[in-house]
Amino acid sequence: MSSQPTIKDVARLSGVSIGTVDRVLHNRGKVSEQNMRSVQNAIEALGYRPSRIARALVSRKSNFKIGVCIPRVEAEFWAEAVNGVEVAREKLQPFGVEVLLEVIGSYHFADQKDALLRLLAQGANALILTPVQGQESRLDQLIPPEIPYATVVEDIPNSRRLFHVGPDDHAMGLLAGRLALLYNGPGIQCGVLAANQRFYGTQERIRGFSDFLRENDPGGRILSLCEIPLENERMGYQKIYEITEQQMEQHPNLNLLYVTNGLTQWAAAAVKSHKKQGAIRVLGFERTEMTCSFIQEGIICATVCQGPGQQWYSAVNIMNEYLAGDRAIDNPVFNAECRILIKESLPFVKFNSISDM
Amino acid sequence: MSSQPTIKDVARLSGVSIGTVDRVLHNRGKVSEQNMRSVQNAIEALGYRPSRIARALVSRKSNFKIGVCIPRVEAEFWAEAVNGVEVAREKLQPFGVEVLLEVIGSYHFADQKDALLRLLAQGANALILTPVQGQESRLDQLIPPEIPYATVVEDIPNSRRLFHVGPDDHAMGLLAGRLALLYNGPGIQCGVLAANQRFYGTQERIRGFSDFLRENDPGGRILSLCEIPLENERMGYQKIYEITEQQMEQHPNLNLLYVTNGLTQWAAAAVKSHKKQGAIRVLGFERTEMTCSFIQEGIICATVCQGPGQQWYSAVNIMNEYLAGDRAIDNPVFNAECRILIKESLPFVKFNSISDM
DNA sequence: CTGAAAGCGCTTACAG
DNA sequence: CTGAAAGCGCTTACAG
Repeated sequence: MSSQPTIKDVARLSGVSIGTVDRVLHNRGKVSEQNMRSVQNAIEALGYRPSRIARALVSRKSNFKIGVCIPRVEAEFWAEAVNGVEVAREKLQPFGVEVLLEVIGSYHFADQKDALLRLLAQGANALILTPVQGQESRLDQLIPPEIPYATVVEDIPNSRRLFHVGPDDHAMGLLAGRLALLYNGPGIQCGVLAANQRFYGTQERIRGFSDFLRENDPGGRILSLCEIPLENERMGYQKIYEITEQQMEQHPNLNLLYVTNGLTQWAAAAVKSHKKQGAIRVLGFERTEMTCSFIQEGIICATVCQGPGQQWYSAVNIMNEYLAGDRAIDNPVFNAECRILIKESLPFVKFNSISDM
Repeated sequence: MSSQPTIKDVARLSGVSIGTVDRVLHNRGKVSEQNMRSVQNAIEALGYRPSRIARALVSRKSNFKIGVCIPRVEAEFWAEAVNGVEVAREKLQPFGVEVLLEVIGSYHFADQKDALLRLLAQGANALILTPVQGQESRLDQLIPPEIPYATVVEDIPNSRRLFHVGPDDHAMGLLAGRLALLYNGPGIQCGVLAANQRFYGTQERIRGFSDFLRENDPGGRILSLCEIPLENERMGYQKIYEITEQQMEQHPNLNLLYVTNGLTQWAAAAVKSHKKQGAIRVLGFERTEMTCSFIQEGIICATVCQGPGQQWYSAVNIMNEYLAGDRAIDNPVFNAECRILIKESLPFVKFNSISDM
């Protein structure tokens, strides 16, 4: 009973006003040594913990804006990201936190730059973004030093970004390698289709995959590594289609296509329309509706999914706690969970599940 | 600007007092048709949504108690469940919700009954539990009809339980079958070690597994189905050890042990101490520290993990929303996410991750 | 350095 | 049927 002690209880016990307790709570100084101590004792004795609810109610007006920039190229993948941001916005809205969202349609730095400037113009106190390739270093100059920013999905290790939320791409590559071996058996003859090769993550996924093969499939070979230019999803689709055709001609012994990102479904479509299912397995990343049905059909054997919604949700929350002073960022890299999508795990991998903690 | 509209804005726009707005909001009746309508219009026009924060602050005293009963037999598995409950408690505490936790040390109905009565005696307004085997039907009599209750992990379909949170056990069995085939290759000769066979879930996991084999591995056979009595984890360990020895003697061609629950690690220990790794693969469920190291060593090839912490966290939250009138239970079964644990996915499956939504 | 007052948005008695 | 007041636990000016 008596439920939780309140600031009033602390004030009463230590014989001061609640104003003074508040000052102690927030280290606002201007408190005599003596009162300081007796308040601290009272807090200790009562096990007092300030109510986040009351705090939130008060600070309803005086709150921050978190600006978010998402490059929506692969449509479904980034739609999940947007969803994660919206769930976070919903959650934080009652606390007076505004989440400003800018969706851009490309991986061009110029577009991202414009979006970020718009967010800053709207008064964003912090930014969260997936950096587009090649120009990462410019962000430190673009974003004023007093504005903290964080990265999601793709990191910029040598920048002043406050933290990063994303998968361990090398480990994802290793996992993909294992799945390839399990489904294909030894002797993998593999074509690698790499979109966004300039992304650090893409390279790591390739490295992990080939590390695994080297270690575990002595007869396996990577026959070719093809870059897929990716201005927009449609272009990715067309290119992958062409290149898959090329690869099948050039390498009659090809038995696996490894696609480094969410374009996996389009490689599968190309394989299917050339009636190569059975002969060529497709293995890749992420979850889309089409990916799921290709897995169901057996054209895609497996994908590794990183849950962009979850990542963005976490990133917005972490940034909010940081701004509120509730969280120190000790380790700036938060590794995302990944899931294995195969035919029998389809019922278990939820689409838009978002996770706290 | 103007951020969110408040109850005051609604009152002003509709020309009534905030008391009346409140009455409309909660259908407390006693409002004239005319005011009713103008308030509703104002709400609509402003896009007003009541602040959960303010609501929580007010209702700090007059709130409910949710009683939870967890049978802690397999230690690590249920420790996760306890953790999930505690995270939920932490989250709901500021809203004035008390979470009462009773941990029992067995799967005996008598113990569970005592625990539930204790929870009721403490004034629980709702109960959440994992029903122990065989006596499920008695719960409807034990728990007063005005107290809603929910099940987690194991369901009681034909009871008045309000809802159930748990995995799809049959689908888990199918998934385990796929993993068996991937790791072993065709020609599975399998011993099934079934703890808690009276649990509905255990049977479903066996059925799913054998359904998969029948369909996909014509040369595969289930050589035996052994019940493991499970009074406590220690006993489970000893029994599994004995039975594994027996099985290995009786079936020299045995190449796989399928363990239907979190005792998987003990079967692996038995295999290891008989130096049968390589010859006999172990496949099972859940994640414990020891399970992870056996996966790392290659003795356990894979497990399917259901995340008990997540399930309990969700169940407590759902019950809270139900009690608060914030959620109608339309579909009473919430299927839990499951993850595939293999050597290469170890870095991705977080131990105590808890998820909202 | 300290306290009393007002107010965050809502609900709950209490008068009319 | 309706409104005004008090209060949930905290923070933020404002006087001293």
